Amino acid sequence: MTKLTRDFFLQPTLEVAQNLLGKEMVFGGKRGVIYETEAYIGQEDPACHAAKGLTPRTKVMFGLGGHSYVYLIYGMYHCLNFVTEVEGFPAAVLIRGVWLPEKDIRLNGPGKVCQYFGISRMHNAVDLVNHSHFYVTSGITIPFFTQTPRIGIRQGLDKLWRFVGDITSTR
DNA sequence: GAATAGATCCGC
DNA sequence: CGGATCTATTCA
Repeated sequence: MTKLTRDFFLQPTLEVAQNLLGKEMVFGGKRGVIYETEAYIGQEDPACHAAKGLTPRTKVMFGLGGHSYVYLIYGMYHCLNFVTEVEGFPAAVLIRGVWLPEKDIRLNGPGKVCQYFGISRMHNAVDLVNHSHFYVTSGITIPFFTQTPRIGIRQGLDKLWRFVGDITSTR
């Protein structure tokens, strides 16, 4: 298991979103295999939080790839993203699904992922490349995945920027 | 200041 | 299908 470096997160966001399938995220003592992601890319993407420019909340998205972006949604759930691309270009990948192989539990949904790991807004803007308890490793290979529109949004539904890895193809 | 929509989840 | 629950952002 080798820790992912800066280069990984500086790839084009759609590639990062796909390449994150099968990667293992580590937070504190917990770990799990990422199998579902969504890409949010730049100010031309109406579903991207940064579409309307730089605000206190979207500041992280404009920063250097490899940092965490955590926000509260609907007053009760947190969503974890990994910022991508170079400084100045706002983009991130939402972690929608994590698989816990030992118990074959699927955390299906961004709120459940953060709830399990105990991730909240205090973990926003963490540099995953230079952190000893919050990072991503090489993980496993997921041979197949499907692409669909992103979930829960009302704009940008024409883009197939949700990636779902086929966990069953790995066992 | 007030209004509103929101990258969710659960239960009926 | 609606309720929970809060806040970032927009509008006045």
